[in-house]
Amino acid sequence: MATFQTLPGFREFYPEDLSRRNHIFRLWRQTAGAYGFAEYDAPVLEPLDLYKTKSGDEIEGQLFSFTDKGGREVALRPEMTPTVCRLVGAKASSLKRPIKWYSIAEFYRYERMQKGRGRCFFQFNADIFGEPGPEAEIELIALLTQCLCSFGLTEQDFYVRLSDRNLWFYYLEALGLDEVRIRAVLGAVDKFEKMGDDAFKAYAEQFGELEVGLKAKVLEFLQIKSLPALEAVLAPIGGEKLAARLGDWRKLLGGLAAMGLERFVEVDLGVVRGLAYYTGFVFEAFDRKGELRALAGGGRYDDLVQKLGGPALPAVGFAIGDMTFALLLEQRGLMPTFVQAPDVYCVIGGEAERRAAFADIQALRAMGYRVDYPLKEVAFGKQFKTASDSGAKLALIYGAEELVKGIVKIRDLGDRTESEVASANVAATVREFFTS
RNA sequence: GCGGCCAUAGCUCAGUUGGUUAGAGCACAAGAUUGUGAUUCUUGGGGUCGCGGGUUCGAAUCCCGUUGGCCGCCCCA
Repeated sequence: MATFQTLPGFREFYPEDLSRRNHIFRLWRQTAGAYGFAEYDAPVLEPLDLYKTKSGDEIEGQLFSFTDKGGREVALRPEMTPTVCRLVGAKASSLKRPIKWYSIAEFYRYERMQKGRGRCFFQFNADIFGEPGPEAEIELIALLTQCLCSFGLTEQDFYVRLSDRNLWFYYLEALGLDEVRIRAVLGAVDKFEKMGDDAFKAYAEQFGELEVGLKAKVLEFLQIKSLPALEAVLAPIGGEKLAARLGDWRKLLGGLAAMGLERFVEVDLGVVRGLAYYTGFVFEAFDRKGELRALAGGGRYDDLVQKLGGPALPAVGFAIGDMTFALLLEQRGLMPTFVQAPDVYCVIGGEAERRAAFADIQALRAMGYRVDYPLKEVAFGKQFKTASDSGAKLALIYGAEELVKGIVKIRDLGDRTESEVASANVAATVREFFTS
């Protein structure tokens, strides 16, 4: 058997697999275009430092990284955000605002494989730069929703959980915590859904047990599932920052409601996302049944462009991974099966007939029709079966009898009717068939 | 990085307490049928039973290692 195996976690796309992938990409592109986003691409291989700068050293363990022949430390990209920040940062002053960009690209992470996760995967990334207000979040959450709905998914299938790191920050600040402690509490909040009370262990180890009254307030905040509940909890605290932030929330949820998207969006302050670089609203899309990993995730990262050497530029973005998404489509029966069916299949008698057929085949293909024929001599019966199996609508029959009479027989493979047409008129007749 | 389960044809799998030349269905290909389709029949190609070692007269089967896969944990930029 095969001496060489595919590297673990990598995928091969046989024609059927690729047609499914292309289907997904096609609708994503179409949707992003409808929302006014421009497509870009960038290198697969980047300087290792690009990822270190952003996220610290632990990340290195999950990077495909190595030293190139010029002695440079490089890594296959594990995500698009640092790259797009560099691209935008480099030309920020000359780009028209708002900057609305998207890409569909492959990423690599050295991880243990599991359902919905491999060592290479594709992501749809969309970002808006230069817009500090929640208008950008409205646009992106709408795009995210439509990127899933374009495939026939509905609010029965998925939802978007919306949270806010800023709000958490302001809230915990008002409770008297300093920044280091706030970050530790957010770490616990992030893990709370999975681990329950154990999530606070890491905090306790670092700073001692969280004071009981404080913890109760954190847990209360974490359970909040609606804007009115949020307003009720924050009202007694007051303060300008919180008031302004609640204004952003109203604008965001009001905008989404006006777009008819409120049925997809759930307030859920239990989501904070592990990534250190998020600075404001964060959101994640999940399947409703809760069987799969996150479908998409994103949020605001207003500091990152500057951290990576660009100008100060507010930014929001999200990414949809292809693996979990494809699983969901298959589960819901929304993944079409694609057949590479020709329009026309030619049934050919012998060598002389083959030469006659070639002229028409060339002409039809030049006109854009998908035309196929047997490369070898095959019995007529077989050829008709092949024509039928191929999914072609028409069969053109080039036999000895036809050749003598100067005609070609056209068989409608759907209703099995046949007609004769003069050799010179084949292309025109085929076009007529397909345009009528 | 940690743990559980698994590995036989392109796919889905069978293979008895260890016993002769490892099987079936599907798929693919050829023929029956050198001019008309989803049926049928016949035939064929394709396996060092994931790989390596051990036990044994004898291993797909038992043992050890290894690689790979699925699932969970960690992580998820």
